[in-house]
Amino acid sequence: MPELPEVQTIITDLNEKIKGDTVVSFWTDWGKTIKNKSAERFTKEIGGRKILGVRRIGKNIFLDLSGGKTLYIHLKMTGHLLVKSSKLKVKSDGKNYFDDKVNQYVHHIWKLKSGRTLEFSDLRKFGKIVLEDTDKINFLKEIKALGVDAMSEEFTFAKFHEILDRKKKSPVGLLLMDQNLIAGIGNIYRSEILFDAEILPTRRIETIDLLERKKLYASIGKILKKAIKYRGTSDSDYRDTSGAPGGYQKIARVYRRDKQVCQKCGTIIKREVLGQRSIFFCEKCQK
DNA sequence: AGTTGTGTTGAAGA
DNA sequence: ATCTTCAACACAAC
Repeated sequence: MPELPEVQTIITDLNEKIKGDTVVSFWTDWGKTIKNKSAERFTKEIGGRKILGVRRIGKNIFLDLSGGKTLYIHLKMTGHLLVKSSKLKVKSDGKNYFDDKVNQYVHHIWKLKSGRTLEFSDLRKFGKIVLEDTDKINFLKEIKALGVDAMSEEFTFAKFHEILDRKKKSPVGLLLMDQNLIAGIGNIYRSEILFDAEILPTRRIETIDLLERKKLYASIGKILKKAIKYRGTSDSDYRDTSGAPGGYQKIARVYRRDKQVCQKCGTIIKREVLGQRSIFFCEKCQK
């Protein structure tokens, strides 16, 4: 499940591996993923374009291309991007992660001038590919609707305070995942952030005082930064551009740790449903 | 073997 | 308007 830290890991890797490269051709066996034009037209329009740089807003990936176009990709639940080179198939630790089962669901391939390929593996085919004018990207309705990116400079405490005040009745565990308020946090990190902030997911915003708000704000930055350092969470499908798993699942405190003991207090970690999704918490550590 | 859970997001329903 | 539910889809686990 790629959230902000996973997407940031991908962005960093792509800028290292394919920035400056040029798209030679494109192949797909699932054209439905390409949203604003036919696969044929997409293929025709992307050929010959140079990759100028890769950036993101929340979980949305943008590859800015020459000629004023941007390739916009959303990985949704099971998508991840692989960069393969014609020669070297093995990572520094000697493993060829590309052969892992989770990397076998490649439905879209961009062939690059260098001989590398950018491949989109997407088991459940929920992913989204859009080729649009660079200056129109910010006006796409789904991009325009996005809230402030959780790792951007504009996400100040004052801004967070204002966002909280807009949703006084909402459980805090729901607000954190709302991309149109704060972009980047999903199901994994909402649980981890709330554990770090010692706040129960079901707490209504209006009951959270200033001190707790400050703690929660700090936890968002702290947990996301830590998750980026660990190259994201690979509990199931997510892999980096080498096909290798991230490491955050090894240090997660509550996510998918229900029925296990809390590392802080020894209480059994609970799992409930909030917003149709699992939420994990320690009812003793979190108030 | 059929059912259920998985989780992101847009769209449809209330 | 705003909240809730569902569909997109494949697969593992029960």
